[in-house]
Amino acid sequence: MVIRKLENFDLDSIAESGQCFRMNRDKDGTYKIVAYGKVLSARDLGEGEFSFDCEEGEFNEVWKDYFDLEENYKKYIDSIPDTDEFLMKAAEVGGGIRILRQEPFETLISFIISQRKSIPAIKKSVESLCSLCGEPLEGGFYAFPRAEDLIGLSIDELNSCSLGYRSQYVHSAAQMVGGGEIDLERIGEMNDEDLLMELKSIKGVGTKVANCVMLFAYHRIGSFPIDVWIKRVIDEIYEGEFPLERYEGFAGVIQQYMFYYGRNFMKKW
DNA sequence: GCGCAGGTAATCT
DNA sequence: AGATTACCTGCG
Repeated sequence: MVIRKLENFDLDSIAESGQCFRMNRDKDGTYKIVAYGKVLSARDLGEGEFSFDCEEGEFNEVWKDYFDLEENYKKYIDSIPDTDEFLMKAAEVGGGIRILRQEPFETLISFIISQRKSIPAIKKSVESLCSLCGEPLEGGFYAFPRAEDLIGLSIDELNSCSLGYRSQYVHSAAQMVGGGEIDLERIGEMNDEDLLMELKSIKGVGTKVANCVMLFAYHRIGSFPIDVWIKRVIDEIYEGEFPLERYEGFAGVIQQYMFYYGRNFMKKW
């Protein structure tokens, strides 16, 4: 068991930030996170303390980076001008969000699946896919499938995970990655622009999904994915013009505050 | 019963 | 280039 006192860290907001689809809250408030072929229980102990149910070694090797704990997020929050009431509020409410470092393949497939789906529906599809061909883990969980695991699946099998027209996209992406046509590790060495192009060369990956993979897997925190919620915020709060240049190099962090606040606190709009 | 959901690709102007 | 439309499926 690992206990840490952490600033700008909040399990609830991370789980609701839309970055990941395999982080779920139990009735007793414990979060179960499945990633990197491991299951982690994490818990808010209050007073800024958190417990993580794993060995010190695993924590340092996997979860510290996963949750981006080395980074101090205060500097991002402090970059917001006092005059921007909306962002000041959004960062106050969502200040515990971290930009996760998720596995590229899982992130790619998950966000391909995400298009025109609600979050519960995305989670359901992802879980079906994992139990269909992912490696079994402790506690009845399954690892996210590797490309090799997905390659063999027929379109019908993919359809059984309620993927609909996205089955072709997932199938094709699995072939590209598993067949070596696209090397997710190698493209991680590229600059932002080239990485974006590589990702968009995958069927079913457009600008939004590519930016999500950039931000949530490759940790390119300058990426700024624009989905319906961000668009809504920009239209309704910023009259269509958001000053992106002000946050050059870390706009993705700001995007998360905007998304989280827009989606969870402006629902009635 | 039906519109819509964290979009993309194809097909128009 | 920019606008429009079909697309699977489940949920509200």
